[in-house]
Amino acid sequence: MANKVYDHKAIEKKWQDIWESSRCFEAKNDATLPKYYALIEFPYPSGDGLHVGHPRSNTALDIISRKRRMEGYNVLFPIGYDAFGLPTENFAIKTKTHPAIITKRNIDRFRSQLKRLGFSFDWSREISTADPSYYKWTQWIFLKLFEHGLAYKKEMPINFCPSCKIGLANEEVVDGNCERCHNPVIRKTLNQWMLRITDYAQRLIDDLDTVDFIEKVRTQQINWIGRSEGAELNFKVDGTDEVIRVFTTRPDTLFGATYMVLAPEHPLIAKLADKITNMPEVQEYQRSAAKKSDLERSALSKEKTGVEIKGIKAINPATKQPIPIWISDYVLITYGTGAIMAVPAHDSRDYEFAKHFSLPIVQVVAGGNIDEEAYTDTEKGTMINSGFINGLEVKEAQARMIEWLVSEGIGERKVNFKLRDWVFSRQRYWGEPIPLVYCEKCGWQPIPESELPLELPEIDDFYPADDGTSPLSRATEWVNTTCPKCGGKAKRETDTMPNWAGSSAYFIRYCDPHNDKEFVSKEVADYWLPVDWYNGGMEHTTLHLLYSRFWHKFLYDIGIVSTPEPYKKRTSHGLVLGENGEKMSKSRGNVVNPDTIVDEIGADAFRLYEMFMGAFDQPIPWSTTGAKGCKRFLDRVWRLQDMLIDKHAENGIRDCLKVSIHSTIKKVSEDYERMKFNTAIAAMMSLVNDIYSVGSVTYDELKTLIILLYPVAPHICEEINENMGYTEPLHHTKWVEYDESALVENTVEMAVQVNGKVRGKINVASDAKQDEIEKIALASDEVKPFIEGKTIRKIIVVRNIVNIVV
RNA sequence: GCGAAUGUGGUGGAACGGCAGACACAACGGACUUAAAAUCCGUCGGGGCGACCCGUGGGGGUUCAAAUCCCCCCAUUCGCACCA
Repeated sequence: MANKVYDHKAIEKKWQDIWESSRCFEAKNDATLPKYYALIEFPYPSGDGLHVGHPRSNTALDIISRKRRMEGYNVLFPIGYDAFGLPTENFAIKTKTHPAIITKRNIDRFRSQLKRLGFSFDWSREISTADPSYYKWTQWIFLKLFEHGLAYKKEMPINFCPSCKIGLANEEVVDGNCERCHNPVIRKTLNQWMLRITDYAQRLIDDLDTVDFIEKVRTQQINWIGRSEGAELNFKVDGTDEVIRVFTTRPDTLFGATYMVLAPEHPLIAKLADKITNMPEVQEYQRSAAKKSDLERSALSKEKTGVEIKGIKAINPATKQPIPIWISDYVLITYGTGAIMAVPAHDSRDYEFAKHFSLPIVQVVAGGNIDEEAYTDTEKGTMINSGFINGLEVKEAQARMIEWLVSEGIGERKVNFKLRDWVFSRQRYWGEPIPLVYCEKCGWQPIPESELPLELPEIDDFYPADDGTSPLSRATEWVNTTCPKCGGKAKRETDTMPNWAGSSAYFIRYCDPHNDKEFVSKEVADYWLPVDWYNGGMEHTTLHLLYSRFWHKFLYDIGIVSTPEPYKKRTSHGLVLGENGEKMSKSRGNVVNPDTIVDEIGADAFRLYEMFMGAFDQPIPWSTTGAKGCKRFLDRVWRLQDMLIDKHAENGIRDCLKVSIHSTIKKVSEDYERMKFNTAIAAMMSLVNDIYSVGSVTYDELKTLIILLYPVAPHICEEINENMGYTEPLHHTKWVEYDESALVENTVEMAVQVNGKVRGKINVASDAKQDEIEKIALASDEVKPFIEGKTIRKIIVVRNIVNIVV
């Protein structure tokens, strides 16, 4: 007899030990086996330890991994740590402890927490991005990018706190103020390393058609890259040789361009300083704009601000009329050319600006009500007030205008992307050193590959230098080196790489994590890649996903990998919220620690609840009592052992459970694949309820149930399997198939509707013909009162509904 | 401001355009127990004694049939780089 309640602590420990010692979840680099590569986003080992959000993604792909093994695949389900990063560095500064020590401590904690949850990771391939044997290859990829001209230096602004003398991440800027000292943050310009991701913009859009990403992820990638077609053209600055170059998606509206706007950082302002009559005013505006963060400039300014640049005018190439030039921070230096032609009649932001500063508004497309708002429709409208394109429709006018611009040498067709190049420098200690050296004679030089990894130097003080440069600049011995090219005196780059670097190709390194000769062997990469299924959070669907696709494409171009896309399939999970429905956070005091839950109800029940709590892709509030309900279900499964019928007396699947079991196999098999874990579990609960109603269970019936349940709750299922006397563990057992013919019942219940309202039920043979069904429905006692004395106009028989229209 | 999503019982949620509320949680009633826990059985959207009627954020529409499709509105959440 089994105990009423199973001892989750003993059982889970037992099976975790067996899995670890038998190394049964280690993937084999054997190309003769069918492979499956399941990937979760590796965690950032924060000081707070694992939270209940992590297991949601992990359990989902653990279910898939375990099911795939039972289906005969050689499965790679790896784990590692994205270990470089800001929080660790800040903690290091605060506690005067080396970030490497903190990182090791955090990783150890994460590892033990993950192991307690019984995920079937291949622990032999564990990696950490902060490990020199790993970041050697991050640096190697950077050198390849540099070698291929995809890394370059550019003046870029950073958030800088003048009081703390430290560069800040956007995250550390709160309402324009420094998160620590609350003083205003300014924008300081530094010469930084950039990666040319924009070279890949078109391919990053096009190749989305070749992969299976959930729709919202795909949409977000496309919107982020932001392709737009239009024209780039020059406006002459009157009385000078200078031109203002602009990009527009609406070349058709050129006749309506009544003024121009430059971004505050536009270089032309300095160039024409001697012509500008109100320079102090302009400079004052530039200074105030520099104080604003990107976020402020974009979000907060309902009210448009700006200053007219007096003393210079631009010439509208279509009307030949002089138009004023303004400076305003609603124009961004980072997008397009950093200057726009303003067409207030047909762009809402220009309209708002023109109204605010009483600038002329000239309508050039008929339609809308220009007195009220800009008319922005690009689908319909006829050109007016537009010289040679008058009377044309918008689309036609665009084509015609571009033709004209080209023939006059004023401009040309142009595709523009919102996507910007990737700022790759950080003025921080806890990141990969950038493996370049600056020589006065030879310029920037890569260090030889043989010197990789370029390890972080040991320093005591991780605080950035007073001028905002990286703490590495204080490691004088490390910084001063010789030029790899000429052998003369040279200095190392002291900026480090961003957090994103280590996570941009980690899934490739998992294929061959111990290779110290190359990043990955071609053979092994060809076997494992692409990743078959990648699940992660929505918060990474723009940056990380795009960066890693970019790196992968680059590695494809230089022949390291053989697939243009890294991930065949990408899905996303919803956030686990606190019990109060708010985002879990320390400050809200609603954080749930998985350790206490596992202690109380065990890993199996915890995993089960994480999957049962709601739709996988939706954010769901945590409920500890709900989790306990899942433990109750597992206890119920456990007690089925008491109902077992002697194997020799009766076995097989009995008729009383045949339909129930086969439909559950079908439902569970399909729902796991569609990530509908909550309904898969509900189906198993129903099956258990059915077995309880029957009152007994055969070996084959129970075996089927525990095979279905095993991917979610592996420990208890292995234990029951062993108790039943099976010597082969479930992870070596074949997945169950359902029998289509067993799903069909002899009779089906159909609802009979009269004018769409259910009035009765009938039972008919499942192979009954339509006219037979109609006859039975019309004769039904429940239905009769509703059709008597009425004319039957139509009878519709669909699936399990009969609708009588009277 | 832009973009995306969501809105169903006390709660989490089910529902290829086809019987709204599966499966759970909570609550309540009962059995078992000296008692409690556990377990088992039952009730559980609202109204009506009842036949029935009303119900998926609100208002229209399409359809034999709408939580589901279309239009308008409201609310909430998330993301954001005013994207020219």
